Amino acid sequence: MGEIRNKDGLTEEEFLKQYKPSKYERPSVTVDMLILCMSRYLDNLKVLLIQRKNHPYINCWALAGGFVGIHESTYDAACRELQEETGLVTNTYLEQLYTMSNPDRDPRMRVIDVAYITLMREQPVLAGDDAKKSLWFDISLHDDILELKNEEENINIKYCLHKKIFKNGVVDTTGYTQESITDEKLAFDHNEIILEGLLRLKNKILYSDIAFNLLPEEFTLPDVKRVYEVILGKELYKSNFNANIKSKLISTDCKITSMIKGGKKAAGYKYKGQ
Amino acid sequence: MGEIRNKDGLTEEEFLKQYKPSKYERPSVTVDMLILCMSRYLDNLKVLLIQRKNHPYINCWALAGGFVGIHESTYDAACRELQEETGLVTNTYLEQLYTMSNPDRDPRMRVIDVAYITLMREQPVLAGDDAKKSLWFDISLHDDILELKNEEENINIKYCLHKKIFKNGVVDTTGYTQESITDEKLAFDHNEIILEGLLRLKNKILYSDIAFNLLPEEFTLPDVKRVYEVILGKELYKSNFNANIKSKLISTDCKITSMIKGGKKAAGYKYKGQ
DNA sequence: ATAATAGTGTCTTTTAGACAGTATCTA
DNA sequence: TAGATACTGTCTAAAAGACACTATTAT
Repeated sequence: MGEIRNKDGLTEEEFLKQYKPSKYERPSVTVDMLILCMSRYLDNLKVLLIQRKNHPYINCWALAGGFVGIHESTYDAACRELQEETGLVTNTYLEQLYTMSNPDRDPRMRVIDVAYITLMREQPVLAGDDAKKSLWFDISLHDDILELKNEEENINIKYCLHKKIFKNGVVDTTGYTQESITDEKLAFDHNEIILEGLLRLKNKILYSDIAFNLLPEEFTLPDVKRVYEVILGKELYKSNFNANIKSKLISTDCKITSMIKGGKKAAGYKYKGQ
Repeated sequence: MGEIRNKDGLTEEEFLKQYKPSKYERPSVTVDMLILCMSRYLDNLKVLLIQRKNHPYINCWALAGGFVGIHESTYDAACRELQEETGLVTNTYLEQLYTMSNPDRDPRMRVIDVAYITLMREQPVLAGDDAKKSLWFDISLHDDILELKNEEENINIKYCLHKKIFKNGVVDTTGYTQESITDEKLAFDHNEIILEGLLRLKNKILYSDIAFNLLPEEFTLPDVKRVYEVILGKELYKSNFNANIKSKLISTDCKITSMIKGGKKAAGYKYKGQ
């Protein structure tokens, strides 16, 4: 891993040696976006990752992101990066997730990263050229294994999660330590961001309507139910779920085809809005 | 307001003119702590505020906080500042709340602020000298009025909250705009941090045990109930509440005096821990 | 002694959970 | 036509909500 060279012919070690951060002791600030959507047949969540082409973490997969301009808020920076990364950004949910601040999280220099979570409908990513390759990865999170998979390109990233309790004399914190168990890896602490985002989504789906950001304008009841099932990781009862969700919907009085594989035509609905 | 001078004899305008931020375009990063405790008789929440003695926001009240060192995480910085501000920090709950990043939030220079929420038992603040005066303020949040009050010093800070929906073509966000309706004011965007923290507390108390951080080691059932009532802003039914909370407690087999004014002796309990 | 609070018991309403049955659609 | 899915209805279990009552304690 340490022998891989970048386009300037430098190894990671050499790269780090020649890298000069500003003399003045202020951290750089970045934003990263955990961009999520549902797969075409609503089988699972997907995350957009970009392959790094330079040190550090060369060839590893990373969340979309970039530096925060000196005159823009992190929210504006996230919107801008989102636009640049995905092109279309209408009907996109964007929420601040967590600020990552471990001093060693970036070997080049001190970087504080404000992570955002983004929910959208699946859309084609900008064509991958040599400089930048971005792909949607299928997410699965079961039995403390986080797996990210792209079948077309046969890429598999897998993390094993261990619950751990931190005590530092002031506060006790429960978190996760993680280790990759495949060749392909995520860059920086982006594994933690993904995990944190999935937990946030799981919590928030129960007392908010953010799930509709993952669905098209018009959808069927089985479609919504499937989205909830994927995010919560368990099956729900049709009759109970429908009765509850209907108060948030308006019927379109059309029968449309469900997105689910093998699904039948079903009544079309739209989200009523809050 | 613009005429008040600092210890160097400068007005805000003069101060800002002579202030030189680093030439290099990186933001400074700070942490601020929303330090909360319950009042002695469990009547309301209190927040620790510190009066600023220099521009900007001279004489305004601010959350405890400070700059993040280049080699420490924001969490470590928060712990350090907490220690410096309050002395004792055992049994303190500390959780990241939100990152404030409006480019104009500090008129001196670009500052990104990572806000933390802290729950502790009431404790005497370090004696206020001329350079630094810190006080506990009683919090009340009713009918979209946020009021912070210190009766000994006769200080009253009051904010009127207006719900507002931001639309920027990418995402819709519902937030609060706020305006002070008293002479005393909060510094920077600390009003937003306080509001955000109170909402977080209200949400989280329902599915976690963080409320016990606001109580002493041993307490009575009416004490816990009162803490929940203050945070949720509504009365609870004694019998239902007690039945639910008891699974988290261990009886100490003592009768102790309740903290509540006019309260009777009642059975003592301790938090079982998770 | 009085008034207020601590603690217990009981009832109603609502929600969550579970399953069965019919109608309808896909293949 | 066969097999699956959409939709509705019914039933049970658990939780939330609401009072009433007795015992105890502060003043």
